[in-house]
Amino acid sequence: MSETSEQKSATRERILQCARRLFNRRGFVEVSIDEVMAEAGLTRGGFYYYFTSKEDLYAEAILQFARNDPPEGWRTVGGDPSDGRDGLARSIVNAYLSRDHLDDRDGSCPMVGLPSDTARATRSARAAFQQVVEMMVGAFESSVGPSADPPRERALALVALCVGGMVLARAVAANGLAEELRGAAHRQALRALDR
Amino acid sequence: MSETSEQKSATRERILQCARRLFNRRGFVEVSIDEVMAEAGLTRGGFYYYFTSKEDLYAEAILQFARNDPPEGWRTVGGDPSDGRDGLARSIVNAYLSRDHLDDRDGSCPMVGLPSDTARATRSARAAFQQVVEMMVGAFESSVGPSADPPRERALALVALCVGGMVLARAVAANGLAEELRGAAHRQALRALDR
DNA sequence: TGTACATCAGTGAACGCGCGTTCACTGATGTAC
DNA sequence: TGTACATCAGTGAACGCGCGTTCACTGATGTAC
Repeated sequence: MSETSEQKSATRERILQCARRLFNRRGFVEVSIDEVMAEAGLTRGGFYYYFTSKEDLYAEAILQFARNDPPEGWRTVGGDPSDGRDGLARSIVNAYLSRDHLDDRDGSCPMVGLPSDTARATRSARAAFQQVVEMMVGAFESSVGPSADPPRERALALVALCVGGMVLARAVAANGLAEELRGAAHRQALRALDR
Repeated sequence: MSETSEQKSATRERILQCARRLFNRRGFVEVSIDEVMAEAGLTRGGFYYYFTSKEDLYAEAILQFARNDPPEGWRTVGGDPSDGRDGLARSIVNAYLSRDHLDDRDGSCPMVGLPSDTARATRSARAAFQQVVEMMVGAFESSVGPSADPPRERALALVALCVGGMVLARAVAANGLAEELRGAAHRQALRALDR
């Protein structure tokens, strides 16, 4: 890659980073292309040099999360089973259902910040979202201990519990209930790993 | 209540009904007041006779769900324990995680259709959303069987699992994965009731 | 019973505003000979 | 090494459009006497 095309792709990544932050905080529709480009230190017109449409930007922003920012442990699928795999599942749960993740509106996982936006988005945005789901499912699937239920089914339900707990905690008015939801989902997810 | 004020509140309910359907399907921002009023057979200007702002409409629309349309069993809190309470929890899970509920974009529970919209909405919208959360939690809390964990904690985690499963299933691109998520959440929620 | 007035339940035009996208243009860098 | 041209990475004005909200107005109904 030449120096300039390196710089170009760095600019693209920067735009995606800004877009992700803004989408997470305010949702797809409420963020304008102007804002995203200004945040990245550019002007409106240049946007279409990098993306074909706002919807394209949205799908790419979710893909960027899967590519660059998946939480610790999501990638170690199929790793050495002897290195404490069950501990891996626990540490994923601990990080995902942490107070920090609940409060980090800008940087959080798109499954927590943008689920209903994505349900109404283009197919390619939903495909990007699906990659994120599959990553987290895969990480659990390969790290849950033995059980009567199939690992895949347990992994899917764990992801649903983690995401559901966080999404509800974000949407509720009272901080007390939000913490209750997060805490209950957290403890019950850990218990589910013990079974 | 006089005949006319009865009619007035019927009109209000009709507007809320239409608003709920449209918000569920397309989200808060993408639905215009024009559309809501037209759907209710009225014109734009009359809106402010019933509501003070679009945000007010949103909060009231969620409240209407709690008031008029809570699923079967959500209200029977503190009912007679002898009439099959555990069966009540199971039937709530069965209905909530049904294929019908997944497909019913217009009429579904706001927790499934509007969670990230609500996380970004006004405090009163989040308070309305919270009422819906508390209703479902209350229904589970009073109907789960005995267990080592506190009923409230189990109820909170069950709601997170139910909502999370549905929200993810709605956002994902592949129908196969959507059904897998719904099915896994469904079966694991039922298993959690057995413990 | 009749009449004058007030309120109710809207109507529809107009306001200011910001959006996604297009497009002609531009200075800096890269390439050919 | 120098020069002409092409491409790259944007810029910023302009387009058409739809939105939330306000407001002066209106016909139908209700109330007072």
